[in-house]
Amino acid sequence: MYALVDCNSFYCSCERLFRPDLWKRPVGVLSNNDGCFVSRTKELKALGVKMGEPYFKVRDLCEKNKVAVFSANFSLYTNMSDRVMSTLAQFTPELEIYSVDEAFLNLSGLEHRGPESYGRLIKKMVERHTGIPVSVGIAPTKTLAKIANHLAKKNDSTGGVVYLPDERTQNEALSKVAVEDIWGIGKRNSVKLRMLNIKTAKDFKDYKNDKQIQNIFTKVGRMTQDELRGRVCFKLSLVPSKKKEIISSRTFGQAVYDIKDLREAVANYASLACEKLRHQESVCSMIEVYVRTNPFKEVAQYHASESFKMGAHTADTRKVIKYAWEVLDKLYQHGYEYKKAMVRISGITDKNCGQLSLFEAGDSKESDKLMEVIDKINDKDGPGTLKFAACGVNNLAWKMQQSLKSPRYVSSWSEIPSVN
DNA sequence: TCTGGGGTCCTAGGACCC
DNA sequence: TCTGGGGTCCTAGGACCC
Repeated sequence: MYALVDCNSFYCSCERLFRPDLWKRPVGVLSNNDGCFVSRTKELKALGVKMGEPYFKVRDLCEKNKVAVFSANFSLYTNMSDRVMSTLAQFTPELEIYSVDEAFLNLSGLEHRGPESYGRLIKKMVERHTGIPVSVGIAPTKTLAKIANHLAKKNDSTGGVVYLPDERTQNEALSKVAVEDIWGIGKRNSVKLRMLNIKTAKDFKDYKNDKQIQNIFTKVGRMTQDELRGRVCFKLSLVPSKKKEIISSRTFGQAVYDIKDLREAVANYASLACEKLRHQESVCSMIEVYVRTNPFKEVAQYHASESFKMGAHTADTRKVIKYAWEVLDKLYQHGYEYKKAMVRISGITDKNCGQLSLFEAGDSKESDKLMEVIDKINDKDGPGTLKFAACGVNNLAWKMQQSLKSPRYVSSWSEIPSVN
């Protein structure tokens, strides 16, 4: 048996933790630049605010209904996520942290505890230890556990826990779930499924022509179908695998025109990506840069990307910035309103396993040492304490807007709440 | 005025090898 | 009239996830 534990409206729940006055009020959290809603409480959903809805479109509605709206505060969310996950780890030897707010638990060997009551215990303990409300779905495959979790979230009468032990309960559940709500079936594929007259998860499970499913939906679609039938295709992945590519991108707070500003932004994103790269003890050999104007605005549009393959692997921020700038220089066209830039590094392998080059030197010992010192200082004294001059200083034109950000209650000494 | 960020996997097709 | 067989690697594009 697998349990899927999923935090309810995770970012919003984090915001509510230190604000008891918000416990009954609708709460929403916005994407970067206070752009779109990325997390909503049930009260906000009930007001008709959709996932991904641009804030400016529903601002009046929010004000009228006293919605508490926040800028994203990721240091708070990742910190709370760690606490939730370490609580969950106490309930199973096999835990897969699937995302910031979700984890799969292997309950094999714990049958004597009674899966459903064990699920209720997990829910209670997470809520007691962290204050974050969760839903629990339990079933023999991950896909079925997802279904169970979906139903637990949707129906208050379940008390937030749904257990699907056998074919009878599974069939009953599957017939209540629309195809688009199956894990792994997205927008495109659900349209195709509906054309085959497959409307519910139960219809999909029962659809007999496996070959056809394989042809239309590839191997993954077939595996999903098998999982609905109770055959395990997706196992837990217990060790978090290293990233094969690392992307760093932001929409700018204001449009920028000058290549100097773009260079600063790109240098910052390259630095961020390299920090993540070194954190997982890897090196990269490919750098891609992408820039674009604002597609929502009626101005001259432009977007372009290009990549550069290095002769030798590196984890040295200086090199990556240098090459990223060379690529940027090629892409840059004067006269456009740029609104976003991206840096992607790939060709990632383990440090010390990078292919050497006859013609280009790899990272020197001095380079490794320098990066190590920079990372250590930033780790200790906060991100950006030490940075490259290429990244610019203060009042950056492209800096993002985050006017509604809550304090870093649990990750900054100066922002810890005080109790009177 | 104002619209996010970061990933993975699969497949087909092209280019190449003997 | 008639033109082999077997493979690998890479990339772009599409689909999905949170």
